[in-house]
Amino acid sequence: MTSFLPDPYDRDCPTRQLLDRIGDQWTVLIVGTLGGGPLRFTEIGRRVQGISQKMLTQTLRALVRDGILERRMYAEIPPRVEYELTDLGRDLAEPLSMLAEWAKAHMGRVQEARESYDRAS
Amino acid sequence: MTSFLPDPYDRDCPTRQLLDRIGDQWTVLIVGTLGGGPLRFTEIGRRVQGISQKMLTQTLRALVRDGILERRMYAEIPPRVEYELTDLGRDLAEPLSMLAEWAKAHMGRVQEARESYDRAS
DNA sequence: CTGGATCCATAAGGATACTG
DNA sequence: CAGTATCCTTATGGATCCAG
Repeated sequence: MTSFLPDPYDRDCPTRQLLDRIGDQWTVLIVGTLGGGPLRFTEIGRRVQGISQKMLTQTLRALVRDGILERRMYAEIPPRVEYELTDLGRDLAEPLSMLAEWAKAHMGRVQEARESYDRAS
Repeated sequence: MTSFLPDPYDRDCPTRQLLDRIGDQWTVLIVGTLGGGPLRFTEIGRRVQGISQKMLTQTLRALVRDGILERRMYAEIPPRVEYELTDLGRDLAEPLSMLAEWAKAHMGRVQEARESYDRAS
């Protein structure tokens, strides 16, 4: 395993740009939630437990802007808006799911490490 | 592609825990930098461009606590401290490198999407 | 239902100075 | 060299109210 940062000295390298984007706590959860198919605004909010309406709106807009999500609005009363992963978004969901796999497999060990560390302190 | 969140309703699911941990902007960069082998404190700071000394210290300590990094101190003058990925850390580096690959391959399209979005606004 | 706009508390994080 | 401690500014993000 070698360093996977193309150029750690460069603040503008793609890896870093992506991290700036997904490092906001909610992006990954939303993309993950939409991996199962399109969902409405309220439904996403309900699934991503703990997100405020403000952050939901903000993050969704940012993701649409980035071409990760597509926003479809239906002129109904009451209004219905659905968000869905674009091809680009579905592609991103792939490496993210790898992360989730790692989490499921190894977060137990992390927890143990923490407790052990804290006992030693 | 289905949703990769084991239980989005659960704030304590492993995926979420991991995201809380790596969502801090520096963790991923540090783990990535150490993918090439052990490095000294100052050297990590130099490679992870833009990180402050405070965040470097803080993040390194958290990663050691989580069992991702090992800290080795040599009783020399001047002191020398090296950080190295543990097996667990090297394992984490794998899915992270997938993310980096995605970034290199697709961030260009994201950039285009942003410009297109901004023009339309 | 799907947001927009504001206000406000808290926390993240940079700059700086200091220490073994 | 490898941190620690402090101050202080900024950004994050929740709560609340309003609107189409």
